[in-house]
This record gives sequence, structure tokens and C-alpha cells, in this order.
Amino acid sequence: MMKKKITLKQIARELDVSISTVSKALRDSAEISEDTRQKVQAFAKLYNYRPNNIALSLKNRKTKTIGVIIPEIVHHFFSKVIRGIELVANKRGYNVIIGLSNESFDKEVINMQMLANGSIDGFILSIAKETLQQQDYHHFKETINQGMPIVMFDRIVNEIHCDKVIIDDLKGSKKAVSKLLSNGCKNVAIITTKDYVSVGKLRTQGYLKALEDYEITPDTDLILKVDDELVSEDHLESLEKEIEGLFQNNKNIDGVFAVNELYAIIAMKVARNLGLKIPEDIQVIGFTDGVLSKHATPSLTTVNQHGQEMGEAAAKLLIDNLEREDEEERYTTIVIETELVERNSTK
Amino acid sequence: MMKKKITLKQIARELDVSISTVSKALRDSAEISEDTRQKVQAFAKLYNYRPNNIALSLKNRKTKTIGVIIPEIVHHFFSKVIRGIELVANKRGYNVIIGLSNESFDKEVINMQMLANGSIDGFILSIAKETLQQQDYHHFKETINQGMPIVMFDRIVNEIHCDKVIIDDLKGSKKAVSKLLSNGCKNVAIITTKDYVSVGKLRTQGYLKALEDYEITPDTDLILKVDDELVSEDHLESLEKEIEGLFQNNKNIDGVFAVNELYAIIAMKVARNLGLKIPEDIQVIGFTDGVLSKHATPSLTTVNQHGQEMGEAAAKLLIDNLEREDEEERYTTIVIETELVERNSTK
DNA sequence: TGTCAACACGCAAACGTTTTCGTTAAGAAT
DNA sequence: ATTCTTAACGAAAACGTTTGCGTGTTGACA
Repeated sequence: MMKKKITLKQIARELDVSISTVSKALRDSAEISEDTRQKVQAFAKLYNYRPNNIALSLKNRKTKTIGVIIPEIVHHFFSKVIRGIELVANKRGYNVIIGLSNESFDKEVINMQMLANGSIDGFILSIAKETLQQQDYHHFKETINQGMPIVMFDRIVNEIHCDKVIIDDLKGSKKAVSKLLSNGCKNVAIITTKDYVSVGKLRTQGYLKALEDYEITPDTDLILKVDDELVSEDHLESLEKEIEGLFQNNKNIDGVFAVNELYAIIAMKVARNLGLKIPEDIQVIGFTDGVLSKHATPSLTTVNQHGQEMGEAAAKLLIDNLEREDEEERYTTIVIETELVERNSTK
Repeated sequence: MMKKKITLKQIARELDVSISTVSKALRDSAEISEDTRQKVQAFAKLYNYRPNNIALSLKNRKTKTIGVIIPEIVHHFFSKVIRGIELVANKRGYNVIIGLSNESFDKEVINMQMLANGSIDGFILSIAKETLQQQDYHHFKETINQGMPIVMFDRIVNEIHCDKVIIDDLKGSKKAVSKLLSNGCKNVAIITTKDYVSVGKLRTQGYLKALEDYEITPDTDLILKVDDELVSEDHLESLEKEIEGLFQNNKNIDGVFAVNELYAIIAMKVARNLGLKIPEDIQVIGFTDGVLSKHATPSLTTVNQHGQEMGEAAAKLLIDNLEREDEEERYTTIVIETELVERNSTK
């Protein structure tokens, strides 16, 4: 007794009226008599009629669906962003379809092509590392050229003109490093990424800015630029070695700022193994408030990125754009404020 | 110079042939002469023609999209499952559209209705806690009745007939507790959930089973059933208090099995605060191999659920079903093996 | 020269909607 | 009795595809 989904046509045949009459009756059109309207609506309710979304999408030339492309989903920050996107999207009647680039340029391109052929109304995305390295952004440009709006978040690139949601990485890291300095640290190291990761670069700049404010001349020995490959899964030991080297070669380090959570946690672990007390001997601050920061021992002071808010802002930006009548091209960039969450890894 | 997406109709008009000729030429039909075929294909490539997905979906009555409903996305296990789903789905030409129930019955129902009206070909889902409490599964039944297949994973319910992907919770927890016992623990406590969470219940049974094997009579004082509300965000302190009470009232505890990662981490923290050494005084094992387990100090021995494999299996099951010709209703349940990952919280 | 394949292409239906524009019949107005 | 309005409904187009079938043109063959 499988009841397949019922269509307007079937209702029409059953009630011996035309398809248009059924459609109008269901939408409470004034053209339809009270009698037939009630008859149709009753029948529709009985058979649990719901308009077919695909047919509607085809007719209206909009799908009420937004595509999200992120580099990785097993990641606290990105999943928080998705939650934010999903929250406002659903509230405004939109669905969310996700694609993972897995940090790969090709997968990013493929995924966008898959979705750009009518499946979605617009994109929200964060750029894959490989794409940032190659600096090949033609797929973004083409998509925008075809009239499909894009909102970029977190990992953006200035060359592309579209709406953007970012945090003030420079300000956030400057705030963190300033905290360390005002807490009495004299030799603050930074553990960051190679410069092609835009956020890594900006956070390094914030670090330098803070030093400048405190009239400290930066010591390049205290700046550790980690190769990203090291983070991927099992290369953790080599990352540990690098950080251990940093500490060994600079015994005077009394503060560490790491541009992400994992670097910070590992720095704490290495420090502890070297017999250093946190926060007494070394104070540590991370970036991104994830589950690690909260539950580490000692719990980690960190710069909170407010991922969910970023997602919400991005979705709002995109949907506002989609539903706007005038075709004015005016792109806005929203900066989400960061927040220093003080825990036990600082004094 | 915005180039809107081009359609068959426009190509046809431009080349002064019929729409069907264009369509056939692009699909290399033998009905079309070599001449026109090349002409059409060249033109199509030039204008970067791609068939409209929505139109195809409407015509074929299948969307090549699968809907995933999960209770929460900011969660290591679920995001791993999604990654697995996405992996095989993409490989087989499917898109993934996600809905979050946020553990709420209503949101689960709404989300399913949104997607069930033609947007997707089938569901992969894990049931919300509230739904499990209320035991109201009519939305699943209706969906299946309408001919839309469902694959459930992790949190399932026997009452519904569909494909399922689970782990052997009982066996997994039994393995963990046996490990503690064989390591010399005499008084093993369990920190679990209320029984309506099926996995919590099963894991408790596994605990009891292991004790039985070792001919130990269970001590109800050592079984802590935590109220789930406590985990939600900021009720962590009360959770800590409960666990602290467990330790205080049972000074003889030398082993702890927790049914998830967080409980285990907090148990370790409480133990440490009470001056207990891990693993010397107390050995701890958790469930679910997340980022916390790996990076905690000491790192946590845990039962790995293989979330990604579960996602892959679920997607394979669903797509195989969708693409199967015969309409035989034969539902299978796949059990993904768990694995005990030994780290430093056990001897 | 007439018949017949083979070839190359167009028509139209179908998927499920919505909406514009007829069309019909009844009743009101002249 | 004739014209006009209005209420109530149906026909058809449109969204962009795919595909079965019909049709016209060509060349070959008898």
C-alpha cells in the first residue's frame, strides 16, 4: 500500500476539473467558487498533497537552495559556520547543499560546476588552500559572471568582487599578543603558517603590530612558520619537533601566540614536557575557540572567531542579495569582531 | 558583460536548427550528421553549455541528490559521517543536502518535509534525541510509504524497516571494559546516559556483559546515568559535580568507562583534581575517537567508531538501492566494527 | 521512371507547476 | 428581446530537457 506522491493532474482527474482549477483552488484564488475550493482543499489535505519542488524551481527559475563549499567539514570552525548558515537559511525558507573541496583546487572547481547548473541560487564558500597557492580564481569569476552571487567567508581574496564576511585577523592577533605583553611577557613567540594562507599572514602582521606598540623589535628566531602539510593527520610528530626546536633554541620564551588551536595545544604539550609550567613560566594564547581550547589542561586562552555568527552573516548577505529587486552591484564586506576568551593558560 | 547561462533553445535559434537536433547532437546521437554535430558541439563548448539540472531532475524524476538529516553538525562524529557520505556520493555523481534537527522532533519533521517534495531521492539520517524520547516515528513511516528510501545510522530504531548502519555498541563497550579488567582494574565505573538514548543503553549492557565475563557482580553505585541536558553547553559544572560525587562516594574506583569522549575527558579532569594519577591510580577509556581523545593529556584510550566508514557505507547502501532495478524490498543492516585505540590513559 | 532505403532532421509529448487569457453561462440592465 | 457584466472555469504557454516518431530529401536499384 505504497501511496506515491500525488500531483495536481491526479487531483484534477479525480475531481473532474481542470489542473488550473485545482492549482487556483489551493492558492485561494478569487476566481474559484467557494464550493469547489473547499472540495479541492479537502481532497488535497486527505491525500497530503505538496507541490513538487523541482517543478516549482523550474518554473520560478530559482531553487531556494544555497550551495556551501568548504575545504573541510571535520573542523570545529567550519561546522560552526555551517550551523550558522543553516540557521538563517532555514528560517528564510532555504535549503543548504554542501560540497567539500578537501583543500583541493580541482575538487573545488568540480563541486562548483556540479551545483552551478541550476541546482542552487548562490554560493557561500571559503577558498581551498591549493586554490590560494595557485592563485587561479577563474571559476569564481565565471560563476559571478553568469549571474550567480557568491559570498566568501574567512579565506577570501581581494581580487574577486563579491560580498565577504571576515574577521579582523590582524586586530584579533594583535589583541592576543598585547595581552601577553601586558601580562609581563618579554619574549613572545608566534607559531604561524606560511604566508600564502591569508589569515596566517594577517595574524603574523598583528603579532608584529603588537610588538611595535610595545616598542619591541621582532626577533625572527621567535617566528615559526609551519608548513601546512605537517598538520595533515599524522605528521604531528614533526610539528612537535619543530616547536620543540623553537623552545630549545630560545630558552627565554615566556609567551606563545599560535594562529590556531592545534598549534597552541601542541605548544603547551611540548612546553610541559620540557618542564615548563603554564602559565607560570610560559603563557599561551591560541586562535579559534574550539573544543580543544575549552577542555585542555590548562584550558586555553584563545581568540574566538564566532564561526556561527560568520555563517549567519554570510547567509543573510546572500539571501538579501538574492531577494533584492534592483540589480545594483554593491558588494559589502562584513567584519565580525573577535573576542579574547581568557582561561587558564594566561595569568 | 554578464553571460547568462545558455540553453538548448538559444543554441537552436542561433544555429537555425531545432531544439531536438541540438540535444541529439550533444549526446552524439547517430541520427545527426557529422557536420551539424560538430557545429553544435563547437558552439556549445564556446558558450560553455551545461544542461540545466533542474530540468533534468523534473524529466527524469530523480534529482541525484541525497538528503542527510543529523541532530548536530558541530560534532566530530557526525561531521566524519558526513565526510564519508559526501565522499561516495560525489564519486557516484550525487550531491548532498543537509538538514539539522538540532535534536528537536519538530525540526526533524519540518526538515524532512522540506526535502521530501521532490528535492532529493532518498534520506540518510540519525534520529534526534527528542524523537527517541517521544517515540513518534510517523514521519519516517510516511516517507518510506511514499517510496522514498531511508538509511538510518548510529541512532536507529528497530520499529522502522529500512537499511541501517550501526556499530556494535554492546561489543565495543564490552571490549573496552574487558580491557580495563584485564589491565587489573577491580572496580570499574561507567558514566553513561539515560536509557532512552539507544546507544547509551547498549553500551551499558556491554559494560555489564564484561563484568559478567569476569564474574564480577555489578555495583549500582558505580553506574552513573547522566542526564543529557547536563552536556548542553554550560551545564558542564553540574556534570563535573556528579562525577566528583561518584569518585568521592566510591574511593575504590580504579577504572572508568565513559560512553563518550567528553564524559571521559571530564572524568580525567576530576580525577586529577582529586589527586589521582592516570593511568597509575585510575585508568580511563572513552567512546568515539575525536580530537579531544587524541590531544588530551594524557591522551585517551578510546573505542573508535569509524564515523567516516559509517557514512560511506550508508551512502553506498542508499545509492545502490536507488539505482537497483528490481523493486524487491530487502533491508540490510551493516555493522561497522569498532576498534580499541590504546593511548596513555590505560596501562 | 518509379520504388525503396537510408539519412538527417523537426514535431510534440512528457515531467509538475503557475498564470494569462480566453470562453461559457447565467443573471442584470436596457 | 437584446446587450452587457460577472462569476467560474478551462486551454495553453512557459520553465529546459529528452526521446519516440513522423517527414522530407537524397541516392540507389530495378
